[in-house]
Amino acid sequence: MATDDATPPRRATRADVARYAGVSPAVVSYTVNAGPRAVAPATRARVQEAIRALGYRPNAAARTLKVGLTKMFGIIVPDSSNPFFALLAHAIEDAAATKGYALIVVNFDGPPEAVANSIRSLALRQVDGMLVAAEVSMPILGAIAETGIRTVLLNQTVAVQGIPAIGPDLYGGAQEAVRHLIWHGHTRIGYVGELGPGDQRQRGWRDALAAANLEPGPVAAARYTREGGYAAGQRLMREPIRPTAVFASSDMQAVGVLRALHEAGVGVPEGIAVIGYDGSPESEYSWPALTTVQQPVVDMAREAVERLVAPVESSSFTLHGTTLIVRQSCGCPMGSADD
Amino acid sequence: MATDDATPPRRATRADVARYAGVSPAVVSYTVNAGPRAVAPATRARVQEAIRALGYRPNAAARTLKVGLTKMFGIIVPDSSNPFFALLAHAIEDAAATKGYALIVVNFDGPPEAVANSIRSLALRQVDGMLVAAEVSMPILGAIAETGIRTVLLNQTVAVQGIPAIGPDLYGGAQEAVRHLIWHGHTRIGYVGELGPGDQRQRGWRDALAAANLEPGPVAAARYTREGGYAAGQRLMREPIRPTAVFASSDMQAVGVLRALHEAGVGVPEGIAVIGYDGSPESEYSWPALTTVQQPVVDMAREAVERLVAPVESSSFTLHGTTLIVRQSCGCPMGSADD
DNA sequence: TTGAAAGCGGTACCAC
DNA sequence: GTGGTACCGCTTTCAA
Repeated sequence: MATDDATPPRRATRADVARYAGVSPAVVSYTVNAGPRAVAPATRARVQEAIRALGYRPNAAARTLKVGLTKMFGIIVPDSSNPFFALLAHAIEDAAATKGYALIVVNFDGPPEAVANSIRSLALRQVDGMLVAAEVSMPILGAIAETGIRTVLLNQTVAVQGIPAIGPDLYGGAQEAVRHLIWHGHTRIGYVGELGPGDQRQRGWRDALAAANLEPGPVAAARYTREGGYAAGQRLMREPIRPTAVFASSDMQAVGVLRALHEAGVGVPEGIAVIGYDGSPESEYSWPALTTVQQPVVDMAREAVERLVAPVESSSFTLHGTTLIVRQSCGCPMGSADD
Repeated sequence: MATDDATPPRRATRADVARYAGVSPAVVSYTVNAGPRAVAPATRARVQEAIRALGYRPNAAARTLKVGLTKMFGIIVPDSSNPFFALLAHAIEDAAATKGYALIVVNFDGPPEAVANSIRSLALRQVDGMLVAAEVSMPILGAIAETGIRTVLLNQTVAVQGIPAIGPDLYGGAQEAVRHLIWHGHTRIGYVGELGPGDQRQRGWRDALAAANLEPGPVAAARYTREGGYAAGQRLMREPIRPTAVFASSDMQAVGVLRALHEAGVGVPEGIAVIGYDGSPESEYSWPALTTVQQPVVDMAREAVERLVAPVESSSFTLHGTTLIVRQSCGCPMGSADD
């Protein structure tokens, strides 16, 4: 009489499918995975019908337990809402999805030990590979090694002992940007960036200037934020002799500089020309539109994922070329310009 | 003699730990999980020592297979590099991490069946919960129901049959923005948005106008992109009678409108005032700084995650209040203003 | 071409 | 407080 003693809505398992189709569990597996044994067409059809009828979905955990693979990658970034990392993470998600991998995204707040924790958290989840976009340090390298999980370092500027790494050609891109400014006739070109000895954009800026026999312009330190660029821009405005052009190490910083210039009533590019770095979408819609060095985000993402899925053990470091996108903030009228 | 017949570097399992500590596997489990049975302090210490010595990390797949939980959530967004969704995803990642959950991020390209596929892909991964930020449709609802996975709909504007949903108060926020424009003395206020019958911002715009006995200004349809806003802005400039203010349904659109106005030589806010929607970081650094309706992203993220972890079955729809952030593009001098 | 069965590594019940 | 052990669902070898 009772109508509620119906079959418990337990998810169908391989065994249920086998029973329904009148075959053994093994055959269900052969059918689902198209191997490693062949299955007679008729049998296959019966199994597939059973799968449909029962709404069977294989249990990933069981599979993982058996084969040791999760088909998941993890990516660790400082801030996934930062336009650049958002772009990078998106590109990687796309590339990973193409290869059948899902992507776990982990943000870390700041200190290296936070990164190490994120790494351990991914390891616990048994991702098949990790992408780490963070400044590497010993504790981080140690944490990575400890996991034994294949890892590719993103956004690096130099090779890292033992772990494959990928990065944009910061040095070359910076040089190209500065050369473009020089081509525009600027001789006093400032720099806004994080500074420090490892700052490749600063190196590129300085070397491009030196190659043209120009003195380095004023330098303003700034974190990689709009606020940082803004403050740096204000400081530049207080220079005894203002620069006539500024190269910023990120688009966010450049956008901040732009705001400082606007507030100071300085026209861009007539008063001061500006070039940014990254090629983030928002750079196209700043006012004026920002000339910038575009990072090959999609290429880097593709290679990173490729390195994770490929069993090749050729580690080392790959540099990815950048592209100068000429817009208005450098002084070019509406596109085209030579170098 | 051979030194390479060392222990294969197989990862230590619970059994290894048990052997090393001289206890049974069960006790290892009790120790690691702090239950369900008590363990003598001395024993616990021995086990912990063994864990450290062996570098034991529990196998998540095995645990999942047994308990049926992955401690992972999945989020589906149209584009994780769109500033708004990037912010949302980040906030959700934070909230999830706080509760011990990892977050799989999935982007979908466009059509509803792409969303359905993403949903199935998450289901295959056996996430414990799903967050879906997409316009819901029957196929999507069906796919969600099919999975049997707890789901919270994000970014919704209305309740959805059977599935808990969360959304910002688009209608109220739009009204507040438009009222602010009216307060500034504008009587001809245009609208840039996706339009369509379900467009709550458009409704808010129209109703706020009506409440003040004002005619609706010109309307320009635009996708939620900077490009869309730009094109819409250009169209608005060609209106026989131009609006003196524009309310855009997203910051990206507003930024596009700003560019169109700049190119047309129209000053903002003197010529035309602009208010956006979202409260994205870049809105603060547009020129002029964009007055915008801020979405309570962090609150929404927190509630969404809360609903996923909480076993309560009180579905329905929650509206989250928005905040008007007054900057310069509306005509306010430097902050403060009444309504 | 198909089936039986041995694990993969934990969990947690049941007995002691 | 501790130990033995039956699962969880799948893959894959081996035998038929």
